[in-house]
Amino acid sequence: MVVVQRYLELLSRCRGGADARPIARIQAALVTSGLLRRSAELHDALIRALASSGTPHAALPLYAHLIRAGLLPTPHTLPSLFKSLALSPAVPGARRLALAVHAQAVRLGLTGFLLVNNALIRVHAGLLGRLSDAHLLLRAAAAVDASTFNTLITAHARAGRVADARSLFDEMPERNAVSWSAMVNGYVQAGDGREALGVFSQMQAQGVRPDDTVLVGVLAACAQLGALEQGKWVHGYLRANNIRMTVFLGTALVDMYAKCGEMQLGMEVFEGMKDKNVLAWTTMIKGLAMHGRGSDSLMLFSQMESSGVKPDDIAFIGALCACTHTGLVDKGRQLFNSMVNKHASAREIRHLMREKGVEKTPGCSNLEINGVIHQFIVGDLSHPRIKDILTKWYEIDSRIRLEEGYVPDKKEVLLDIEEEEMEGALSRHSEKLAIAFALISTNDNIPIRIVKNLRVCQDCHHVTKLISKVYGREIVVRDRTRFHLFKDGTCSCKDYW
DNA sequence: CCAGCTGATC
Repeated sequence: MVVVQRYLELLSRCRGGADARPIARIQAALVTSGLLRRSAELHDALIRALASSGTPHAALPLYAHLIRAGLLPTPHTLPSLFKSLALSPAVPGARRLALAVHAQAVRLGLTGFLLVNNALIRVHAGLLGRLSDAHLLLRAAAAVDASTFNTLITAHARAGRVADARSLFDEMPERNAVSWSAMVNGYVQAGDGREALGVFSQMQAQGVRPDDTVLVGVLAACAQLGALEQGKWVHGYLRANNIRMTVFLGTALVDMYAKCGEMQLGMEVFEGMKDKNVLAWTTMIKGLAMHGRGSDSLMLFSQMESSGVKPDDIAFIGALCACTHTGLVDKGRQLFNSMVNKHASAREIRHLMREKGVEKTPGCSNLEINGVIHQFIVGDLSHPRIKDILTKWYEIDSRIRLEEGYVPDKKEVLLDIEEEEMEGALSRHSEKLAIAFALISTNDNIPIRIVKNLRVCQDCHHVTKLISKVYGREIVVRDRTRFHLFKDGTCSCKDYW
């Protein structure tokens, strides 16, 4: 019996998940021999093994069997069972079962165990989505371990309550590597890359060694902000410390390079990746599309298919983006027809909802100078050098009017702004402030790189073309969907974006 | 003999 238990434990610790078939065979043998009915420990080991084998729902009837056989669950059974429940939320009644198990644990007096108590907090925060109940349990608990705090941090961040996640993070007595990456990734998910990098530097100041997961978050933050220098630092760190290039890390690096305008470097990382899953391919496909390299992007799409990786909905969207940016109408239609379903997936709907929710998000442009991110928000005059920036803007404005005959285009300014304020509002669009600042604070011969959260407006696009000509500077702008390379008065998007 | 759970990229 002990041998069987140990074998099951071994299986449950397999990298990348155990094979479900031998576990099912062992379970059948234990049932027929009558051994299972007598041992809570064997139930334990089976539940644990199943949870890690990709068939967590098979663990649920085992728990019912345990109770029916009149055996008592051990304190180790419940955390595994809750994990199984969390992994199979689609199983009908999963939430009801979790509540029933909670009641049972109270009845059996198991809540006195630290393991069980913490598992209950996690199940309320995670599977049940009852953050307030989780808080009540947290306040009543004698001791709360780091893992439980970590789950709470993640649950709050996922619910869009990153400030609450931060209070929990600040409150917890001891933080481990998971805590730091949960917080960094929480800020990334909230779209606050700057705060994510702030938490990361705090982590380093405290002498905590960054692991691969937190670095994935840091790279995502760099990608959001267009922070190329800091992203490159992470790449160097990975190499210097011989950190294994996982698919996660590789993909995050490719995405960072693509979004920071260094497609070539992204390509090199991508080509060096041993395992490429659908996400890795899609990141590269979208990256090329973003840079207006439609045919390269489509070529990669076919390469992915012939390498045996099946495209998912997002991969299709990436390829379609490539078509729209390159005017490949026929190819786009062909792709569209090859899709069996697009019905919007839950993911897309969530994405759409998020977009709707942020409809009124103010325009914001980021600019990295010597590793420091400068942020400009439309109409915001809080930058320490705002006087110099506005002075520079007036100079730019008069030069492009005089030398290029520029007349402001008021079409895309909100209608409720008074007529005489319109030109002022236009001149304060965030990328104009960013460009003016870049012109006064950087060297003449390096390109200006700006990352914007929204689409570039018609007027700003026009103005940027004129600035690139009058000032003889290359300006690279990443907007919501793609890159624009402004040079000698023209843009790489050929006014199609 | 030992045992549980927590973080990630398009």
